[in-house]
Amino acid sequence: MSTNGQRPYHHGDLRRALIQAGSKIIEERGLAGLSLREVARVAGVSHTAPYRHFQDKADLLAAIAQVGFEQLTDEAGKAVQLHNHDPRKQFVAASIQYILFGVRNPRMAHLLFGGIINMRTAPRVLKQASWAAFQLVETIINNGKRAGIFIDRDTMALAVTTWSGIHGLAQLISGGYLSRLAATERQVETLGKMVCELLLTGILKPDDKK
Amino acid sequence: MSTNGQRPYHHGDLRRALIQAGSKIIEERGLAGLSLREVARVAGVSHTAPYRHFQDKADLLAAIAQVGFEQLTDEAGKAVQLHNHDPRKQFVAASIQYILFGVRNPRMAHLLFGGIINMRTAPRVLKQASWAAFQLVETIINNGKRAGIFIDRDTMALAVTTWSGIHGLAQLISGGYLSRLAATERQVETLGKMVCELLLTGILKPDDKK
DNA sequence: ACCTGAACACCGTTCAAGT
DNA sequence: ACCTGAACACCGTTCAAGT
Repeated sequence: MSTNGQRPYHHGDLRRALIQAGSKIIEERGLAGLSLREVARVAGVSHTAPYRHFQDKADLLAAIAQVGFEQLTDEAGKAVQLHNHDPRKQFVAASIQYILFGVRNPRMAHLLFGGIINMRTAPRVLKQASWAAFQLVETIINNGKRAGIFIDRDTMALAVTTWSGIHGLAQLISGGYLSRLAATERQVETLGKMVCELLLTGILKPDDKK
Repeated sequence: MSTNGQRPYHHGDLRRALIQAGSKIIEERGLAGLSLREVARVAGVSHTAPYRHFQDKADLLAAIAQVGFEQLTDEAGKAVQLHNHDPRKQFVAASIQYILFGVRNPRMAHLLFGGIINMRTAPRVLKQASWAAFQLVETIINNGKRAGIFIDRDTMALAVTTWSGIHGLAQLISGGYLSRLAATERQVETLGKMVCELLLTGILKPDDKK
């Protein structure tokens, strides 16, 4: 009798339920609408129950962000695997996925990169999740260097430059700073591809590249 | 007697005082530490006084952000004027100033670009202030095209690409995502110049640029 | 171990009232 | 016009208490 119906201590995995509830609230109502009490309400527990699983609100946000980083890296990573033979296509495809993630999940992108979380003092697992995105870029760059396509410079240098370009574009679009240029998802893709191409070739005329 | 000492209705310019108090709180304690009540406290008025000058908290934040955008554009603009003859130097100098602004004012950068403000529904003056930064990039690009240095592509395309690269780098550094690579201001400058150079020349080998 | 309810010091916002 | 004080419905967090 006590084993069917509702389980005694909730779902048995309140931690996951709280992270899920938090993600849902962020997506629907934005970060401003996310309170610890509301998360507890959605999960169906008292407003102090989350403290069993998270130190404080920042800790819950970090856990939500970790899932977000994993999703971002996962989606971009799949694009890389689709073009296993062509580093150039890997770069473009992964970049488009990165940008589309920001467009489709603007509030999550806001949480991941908007300064809400202090990365310098973040939990180890969260730092690792954010590094994974960077490592993906490094992988692509190394593929391209091995294939003799990219210039012979420090991998870190090329990775930082390309990541900055793609990341910046994603943030500007999802933040609404380029709403004139990229309103639809098709326009976003076109703009993304263009930026990718220019990152690859540069903006200087060949003559002026000494 | 009533004309000296404290003036009857505060400084006579409470609006400016509130913006100033808000900026100070953000710089010292971060956005999380900024409440409308605390701003009023710092300005020395009751907690409802701000509502005479701002519709709500978001409206005050927008006003603070406007000042921030103006400062950012101003600092980058000065760098442009210092190199009035060389678009390439203009680009690098303005970019470094943009990046340093983010490093020196991380909380303000967080407010300007972190998604706290919805740019799509922001007050007209705020949109204009953010556009001014973009227009600065366009100016530099046009200078370079007129000088025959940059490739013959749509100004908007080149401006979006370069702005994305610089903006992305600034955000990644000030957000602490590159703390390994750019800890000191000198390292930030070195990294910034490197990214600028690669944005100009691209990362593909000359042979592969078809 | 896991959860609850009362309590505390805060918020943003509204509204009637004062000069 | 410009500002105040009380009031309302919320927060995050703590703590003693319950199973």
